[in-house]
Amino acid sequence: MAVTIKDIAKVVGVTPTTVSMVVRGDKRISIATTEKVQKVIKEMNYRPNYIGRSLVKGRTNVIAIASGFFSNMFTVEIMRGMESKLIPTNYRINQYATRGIMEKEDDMFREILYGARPEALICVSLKPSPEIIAEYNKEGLPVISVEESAGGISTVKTDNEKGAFMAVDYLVKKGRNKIGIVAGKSAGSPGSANSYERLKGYKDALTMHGISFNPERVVEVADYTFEEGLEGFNRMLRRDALFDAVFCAAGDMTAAGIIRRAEEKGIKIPEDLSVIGYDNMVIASIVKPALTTVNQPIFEMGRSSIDLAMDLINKKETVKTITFQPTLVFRASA
Amino acid sequence: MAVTIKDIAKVVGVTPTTVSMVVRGDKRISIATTEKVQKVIKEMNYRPNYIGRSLVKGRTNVIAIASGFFSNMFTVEIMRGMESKLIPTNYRINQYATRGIMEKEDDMFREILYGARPEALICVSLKPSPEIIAEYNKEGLPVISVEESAGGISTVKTDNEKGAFMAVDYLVKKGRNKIGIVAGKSAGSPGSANSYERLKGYKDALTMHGISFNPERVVEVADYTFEEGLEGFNRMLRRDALFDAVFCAAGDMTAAGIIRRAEEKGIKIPEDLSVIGYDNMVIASIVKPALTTVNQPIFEMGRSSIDLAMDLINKKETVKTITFQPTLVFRASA
DNA sequence: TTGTATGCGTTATCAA
DNA sequence: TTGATAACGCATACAA
Repeated sequence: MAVTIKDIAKVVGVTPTTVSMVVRGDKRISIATTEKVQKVIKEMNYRPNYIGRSLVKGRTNVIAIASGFFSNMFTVEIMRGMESKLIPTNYRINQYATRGIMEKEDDMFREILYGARPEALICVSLKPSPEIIAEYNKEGLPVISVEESAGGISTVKTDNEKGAFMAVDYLVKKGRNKIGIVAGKSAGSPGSANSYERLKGYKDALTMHGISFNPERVVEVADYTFEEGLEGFNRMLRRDALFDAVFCAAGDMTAAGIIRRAEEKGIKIPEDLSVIGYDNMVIASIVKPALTTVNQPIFEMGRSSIDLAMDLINKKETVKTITFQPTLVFRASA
Repeated sequence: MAVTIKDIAKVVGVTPTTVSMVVRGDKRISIATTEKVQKVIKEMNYRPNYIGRSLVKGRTNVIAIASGFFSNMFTVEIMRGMESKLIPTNYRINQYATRGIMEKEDDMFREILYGARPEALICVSLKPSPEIIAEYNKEGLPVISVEESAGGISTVKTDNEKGAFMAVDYLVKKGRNKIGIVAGKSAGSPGSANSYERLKGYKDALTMHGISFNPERVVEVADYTFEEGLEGFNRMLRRDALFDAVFCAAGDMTAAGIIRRAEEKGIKIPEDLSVIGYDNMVIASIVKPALTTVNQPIFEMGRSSIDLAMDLINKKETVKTITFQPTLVFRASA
């Protein structure tokens, strides 16, 4: 078994209390005993057991991160941002993947809340139910949503409406007027705030330019993958409407799929078809032609969400929304 | 505060012990009380606190995963495999990123061992020091290394020598004899088993075909990124040696960088230069020309490492090495 | 079938 | 400056 505070106490000839105080750097213990205790701690390679500590303190020093998957590039980048902010703190992160299984989501959130007892919950591209939010509030645990919004919780996001608007506005100014959109599932309803907002920005830009919205030009997609881009473009070809541009609100990976399939069909980009992606990931500069895309400061969003979580934990903030600004990155595809 | 077994006990009018037994499904409790207790548990939304449970059981139901970064595609894919295996268990994963800071690595492993107390440690592309291995052994905690090997611990890997050999052998058979290699840092020494083994496979293939090894044809790279591919190719151009092929043992992303820079320099692939990558990631089929590459069953390796961890935890296995077989995936770049 | 007593490793309060 | 005691939430050996 591992060395405990008791073992140290026995060896030094003091009580566990004294050792505990030394461990925590309490100044009331004399320098002499402090040194003796520290020596034995080093010799016996003692480290405090977080479990015991958490139990009595009622704090776990853990922030829970929930997401559908932790394997997509967006989430990975968010995580990187989070981790970079975590270094100087003594907080750690626990990941929970819902894997898109909505039915079990509430259950998972309860397991986290009552079982794991983190000090805050950050949801990435995920929207906790009102019941869950109520329960977290009741327990005094702050909830933050990244790239989604729900009533009563804090949010870190980039202005999706604006990002979409900028992209479509740019396309129109380039002379395009048969602009399609590849949007996340259920973009039609406000179920997914994210997708809904981008679709709204798309519509607004069309409206502003006097172009009527045509549902035939909307293609929905679930997982933001390359394959969905290939397949999504096929679906567009089968539609009655024509296209001279695609705004792929479902990320650069899917946009890459669109470019690939278009090219296979002999369609020239950007001559015959303009394509704009979303997120400005590495892939955007790798594809040929390089992808014009809407940049989100994803890494910064991750960092910011940890800052906000810490402030909420320390009651320095109450429910708050942080909105980042998107920018358009001009490359060759539009 | 959250509901505890005491609260339930008080409401039902039994002792905490009885509630505890009901929670764990102990058959000794009468059906009548069991039902009464379960009813209140549901009403009050009680869930067992893992902290309390862990403390008394001495088990945390946590497997610790350590890696330099969790943001590269290889690790992400490993994690996906792990998660897929974790679902039916009641085990969870905790991530620990060293961020390549070697000096603090041992310290981190000790924090994990004594502080967090997982039931097993899985290192991804990371090699714990002999001291750490000794300490984990002493505490009876199994250690598994994925894609690396070290004395006295279990390993899950794909045969790197063979993978490299296959790639280079294929290039030679295609008529290439000025074959460069882009290898992970310190491939020259057995410090990183992974890189060393691939370099060895490369050399062996050359030797077998009577081609002498030329150190001028080795380019080292640290982070397996696209940018390193761009820059690595520049370095190759400055070398005295000529190249008619590149085996990029540093992954497909770096290979994509090589292809891009070569193309920018007007070099035709595969006519002027054959390129083979490693890992068979999504990017390999996205780049143009599509990348011929060495496939590793990364997802499977992740799954396998969890299986092995569970077996080691349950003492169904002792130190063991699982080796997967690489395959060559033929596309357009070689 | 249920309850009592004890302990897991640590911290906190109070007393000495 | 140090120690005794109780507590955190739960599980378990043993007693009733």
